[in-house]
Amino acid sequence: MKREKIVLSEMSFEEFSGMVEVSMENICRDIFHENRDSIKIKKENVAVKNLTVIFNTTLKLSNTMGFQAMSLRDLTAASGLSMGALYSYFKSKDELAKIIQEQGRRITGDILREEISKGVNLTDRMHRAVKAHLYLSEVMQEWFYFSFMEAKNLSRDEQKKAVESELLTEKIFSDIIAEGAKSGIFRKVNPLLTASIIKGMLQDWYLKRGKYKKRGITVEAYADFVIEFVESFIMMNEKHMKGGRNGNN
Amino acid sequence: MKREKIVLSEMSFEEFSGMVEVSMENICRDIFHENRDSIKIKKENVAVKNLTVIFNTTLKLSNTMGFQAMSLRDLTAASGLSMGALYSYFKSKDELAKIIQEQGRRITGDILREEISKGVNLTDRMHRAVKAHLYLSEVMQEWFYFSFMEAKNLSRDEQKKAVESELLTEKIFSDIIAEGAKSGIFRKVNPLLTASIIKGMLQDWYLKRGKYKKRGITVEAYADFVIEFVESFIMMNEKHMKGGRNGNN
DNA sequence: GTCTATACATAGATAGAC
DNA sequence: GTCTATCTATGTATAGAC
Repeated sequence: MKREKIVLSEMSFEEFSGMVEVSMENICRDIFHENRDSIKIKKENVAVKNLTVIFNTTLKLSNTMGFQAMSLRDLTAASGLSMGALYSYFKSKDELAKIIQEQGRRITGDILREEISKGVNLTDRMHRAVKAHLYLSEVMQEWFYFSFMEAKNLSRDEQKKAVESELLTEKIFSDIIAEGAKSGIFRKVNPLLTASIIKGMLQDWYLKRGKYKKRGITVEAYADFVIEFVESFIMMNEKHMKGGRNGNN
Repeated sequence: MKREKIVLSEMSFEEFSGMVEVSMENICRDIFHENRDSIKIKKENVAVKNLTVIFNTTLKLSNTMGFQAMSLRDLTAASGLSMGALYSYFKSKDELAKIIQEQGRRITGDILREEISKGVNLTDRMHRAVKAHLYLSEVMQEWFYFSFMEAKNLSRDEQKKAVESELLTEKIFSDIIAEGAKSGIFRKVNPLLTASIIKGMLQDWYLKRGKYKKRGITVEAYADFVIEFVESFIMMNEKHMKGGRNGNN
């Protein structure tokens, strides 16, 4: 019981949100430095400011009408930047999509890995993985939605990277499940299939966020529900006994 | 035990597949009759034949490159029909997407309702709902994938219909769950949230079919896994006792 | 660094021959 | 009923003034 409380408090959405909010500023700074060859602008401050506008506007438009359907004229109108200005920040429309995808992938991987490594045991790591993924996809919902919906516009090479990134996230879960089964904490279920299903649950949150928001479901509530659902499947015995999902490990 | 056997045999994928395969021919016949005003062709046979080609080609191209990215010239090349011929079958590219969406929705709704109505009790209805949805999305994977990925290209009116259709499917599950909870067969869980999660699981099958196929997971195996997963959450007591998931009701 | 104007390609859609 | 040829709009991308 005590342990679970700790987990919950350490992974509150509010804290998490602040953490990523700060780095959101830095995301564009990173992009600026990593893409100096395609970015014609030299002054960091102005570049970072405009990159922020460009990415946010692109994500917003893409989320409603789709990236393909969004013309660069739409982007000029919505961002306030001119055609010429836009092309000082990327070489082509495809490259714009690519940069967004890459950055989203990296942030996801970094934060997930960091959060999970804090886990003190398998149950804790499972909770952290679920919450970190959900909270992250809540803060960066547009990036996640974009990543999934616009993957088909990428080059074969980039598509491959996207798939690999997906499988890596899945592996985080299947490893926890397999290890838990081996050490007798979890039931012996199919680790990969279970991990796939969990990933599907996590994905549903950012693909259907509108639906959940309309129903007043918070990320925390959704996270708790997913954890309860998953644990009812993988836990050995004392589930549904009142007083908590699980304590031992 | 006996009851479950019956359920499984009545809902085998093979039988299901044949059922829909037949109606696939009829889908285009229905479309022909319902869209006589936008279709310039008069002969039913030739119209049905070409509509089949057009829809199949559109779905195939859209599934790989996206509907927006697919130009009508791509469609002429892949379908063998000329530009002029194509426009004898629909008034605009948008209308083509609309027709596909509408038809997919109707088939889904019809078949789901029919299959579930055969259920002899709540557990059976739940199994049927899961299997019917999965099997249908297996046979018509391209339609399902298209429906989800290209929904944003629709008019506001059509988007609303798509959402309503989604919610109706969800309601099928939440009703079963709520009724089961009321009559004491299922645990008292949040019916709508549980139904959402189940829908997410079903959706994962057609959104990631390539992944599952590569791993050698059949629809039947996936269906059984989903059912097991869900039942471990909603069932009262005797789960995980060897000899079957559940028998009573 | 940012803008306007413009080039050039490709999109959807139609007309009219066959 | 189907094709080819063509119209017009819109798309991405660039050049050059400021």
